[in-house]
Amino acid sequence: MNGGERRVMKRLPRKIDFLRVEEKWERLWEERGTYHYDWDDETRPRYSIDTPPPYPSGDFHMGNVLNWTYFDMVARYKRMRGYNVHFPQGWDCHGLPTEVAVEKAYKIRRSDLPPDEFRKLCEEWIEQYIAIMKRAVIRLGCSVDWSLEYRTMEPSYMRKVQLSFLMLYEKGMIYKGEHPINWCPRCETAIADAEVERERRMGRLYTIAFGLPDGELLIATTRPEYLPACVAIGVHPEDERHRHLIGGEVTVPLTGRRVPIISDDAVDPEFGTGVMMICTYGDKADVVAVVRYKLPVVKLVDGKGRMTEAAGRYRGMGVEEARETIVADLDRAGLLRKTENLEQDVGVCWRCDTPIEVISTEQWFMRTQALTEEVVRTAKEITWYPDWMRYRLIDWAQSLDWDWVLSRQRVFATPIPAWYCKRCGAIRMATPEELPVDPKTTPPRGACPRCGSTEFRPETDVLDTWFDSSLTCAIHAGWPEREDWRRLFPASLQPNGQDIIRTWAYYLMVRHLALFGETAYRAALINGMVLGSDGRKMSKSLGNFVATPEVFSKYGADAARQWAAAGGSTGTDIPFRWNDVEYGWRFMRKLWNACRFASIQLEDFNPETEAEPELLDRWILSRLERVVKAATDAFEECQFMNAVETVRNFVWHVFCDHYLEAVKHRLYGESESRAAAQRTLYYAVRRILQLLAPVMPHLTEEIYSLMYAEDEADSIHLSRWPEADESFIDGEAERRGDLIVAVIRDIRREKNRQGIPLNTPLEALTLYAEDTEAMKTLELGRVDISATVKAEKIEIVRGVGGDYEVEGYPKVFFSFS
RNA sequence: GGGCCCGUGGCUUAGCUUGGUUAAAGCGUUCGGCUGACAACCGAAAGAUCAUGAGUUCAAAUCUCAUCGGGCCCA
Repeated sequence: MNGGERRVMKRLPRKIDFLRVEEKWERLWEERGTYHYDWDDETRPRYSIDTPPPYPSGDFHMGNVLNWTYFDMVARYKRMRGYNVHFPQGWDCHGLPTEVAVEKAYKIRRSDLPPDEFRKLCEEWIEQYIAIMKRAVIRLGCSVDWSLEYRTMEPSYMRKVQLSFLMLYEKGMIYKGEHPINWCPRCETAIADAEVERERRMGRLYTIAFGLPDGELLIATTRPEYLPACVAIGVHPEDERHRHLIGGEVTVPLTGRRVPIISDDAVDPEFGTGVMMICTYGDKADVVAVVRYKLPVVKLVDGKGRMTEAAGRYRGMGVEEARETIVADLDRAGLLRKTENLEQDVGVCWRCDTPIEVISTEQWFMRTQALTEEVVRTAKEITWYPDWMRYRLIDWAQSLDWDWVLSRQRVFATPIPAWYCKRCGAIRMATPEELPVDPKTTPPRGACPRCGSTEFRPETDVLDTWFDSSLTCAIHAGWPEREDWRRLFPASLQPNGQDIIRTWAYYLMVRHLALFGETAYRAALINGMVLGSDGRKMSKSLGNFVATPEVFSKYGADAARQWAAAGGSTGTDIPFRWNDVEYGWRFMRKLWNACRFASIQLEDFNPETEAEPELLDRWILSRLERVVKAATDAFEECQFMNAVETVRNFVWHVFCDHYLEAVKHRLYGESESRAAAQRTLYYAVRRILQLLAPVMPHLTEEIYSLMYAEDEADSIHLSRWPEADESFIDGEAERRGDLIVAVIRDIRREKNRQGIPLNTPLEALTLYAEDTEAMKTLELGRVDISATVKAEKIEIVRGVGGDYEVEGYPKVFFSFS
């Protein structure tokens, strides 16, 4: 119980405006550089948070609040545990939504302007959203070191992304080639598997008659527009109805093309007519079939989602239009036999919900397939909070059957650093010295290494935005310019939402494994989704949306953080509940009032005064030690709910309800007993504040600054986390204290029940106990009990008797008058 | 079809790893109280066959299997 320097403790005011206090501290922390990461510190262990740079949509929603609260609590906890915490914040700027917004705002098409001018508009546009989100991150009270802030659209960041591209190309991990990819016809770009969402939509199943030499074959398909790209017909080898046809041919209606009938066990005999049309490419299953059976590829759909010349007279039509026309033509020809409604899963673009097409074009790819085993092995090695989340990553990695398509046919993104020789066609990759570079505006230095020509055509494709953001673990650490970047790599913690394990967690992992042969992060902290009050995932479109500013302006960040921390176990979905936020707010009031009481009682307290702790002091200190232990264990395991609940329950229902009540009589007097109570209060309140500091950083700092801070630079967030001190554990004090407190509680309860005001004196109180141990305890608690329940006379009797049993102590009774 | 998670008072959740008091907390409901920090507070009451069935065990909310229901992801 070290009191520290003598200082004047300030009495907490009766009224407090939590919102103003929060904003004050957010300002002061920044001014004072409280969360500054010390690059030169060689003594403390380092802890690095791989903060996911959000896409600045201009909206920091409750899901972000959950995510950020989780890892800010970890950052604060670790900082108090003595770590030099590296907590950066970046912004993932590139992407299609900005392009679309700019096009809309300026009423232009991106092709109306030179790419670099359009890019400039995007850069300006995104700044306003960064500003909004930055405010929200600050307002939540995140202990970010803002001197580490960055934007992925900055030249210095893009240089690193391009450099990593070159390195992976050198290693043979990146290649250019023609493969089937997912294509969004609206965005007119390739997209990766991770960017394809599944949606249940109502579609139609058409049954169409194909020609056989001696009749016809009925085939059901949801995509009749792909008839001109039909390259084979598949039937299940064990399907009695159709197996005799295997090896034969059918005539595709409307086109007259003859295609083989093949045996394919991937065909579901139960679906439709049990006969499957294989076309290039109606879906991913077609891709598998084409590779497996070496079928030809007909390029039917172009990059704009229009039919190519391969579609014959349907050329130039959109996919939808072609479908309708072809269906009408089939109908007219008497070949359409049935049309049924069918609910089906459709792959759609995650940004615009447009159904994707599978097309085959030349793109840049990263060889991620080759790394699947390593990803799986690494996922098994690192720590996951909660543990079972590792299977989400493992399952996803193992389910991928295509390499990662990196190229995008967009503008606002990191350019692929390459040119092509106009004469010989050779690829001229940029050199590291040329980076960052936009090949569209800057030619390469020197001539073509193969033919000596100086005429180049730039690569116009850009990189997937995930290629920007999946390099953060290395970039945060200072790669490549800091020689000591491996001191912060791998990241200590990768925090993210359960829905983006397949993107963030996976891409970070596969990318850093490819580049450095090492895991990107040592631990992953996964949060669940935030649900609306109706139990469904919170979203604007569902109308169950609660805006973050509404919560902050009503109850403040510390209350919202309590909801996030205690709303449910880590990893599970957390429903947003105003009740939880309000409860957090009420706890803040309770804590404030309790600390206010302590501050009043400690106004004249000199921490250097020695005083022997009494029984109830030892009791509360012992109980507090157990809480320290439990909270520490919970934080270590990222079990935030357990940590918060343990401390809140202790503060409210043990410390306030029992300890404070029972020591009031000592504090109101003037004796050594008072000094002992003061010392206990002084010590316990500080520990309580520290335990709550990661969860409620503003309020705990405010109280700490009034009661404990030695100077301006002193912050609770820089104080050392309480080490559980076994010497405070006192089993006997706990047993005795529990009984004394139970007796006080039951007498007060009985007074209340009988309508006697608690401050009305009792003429006489008699306690009865049968055994020696209880007798002794009651003797020791004689003064505390009689003073707290205001008994003028107290008698302790050995034996049976009394009107009321003390709850939980069947052999202890009392009566009073 | 495959993988993972979840079914505990009216609501939201702990507890399950490592089986063992009377299954815990908050909200809500009802009732009673201004009490030397706090009425945004304090106290009390009612309310749960722990989804269902079977198994293991002296003993199951907890372990095993099956079924039903819900969610997420993948095919």
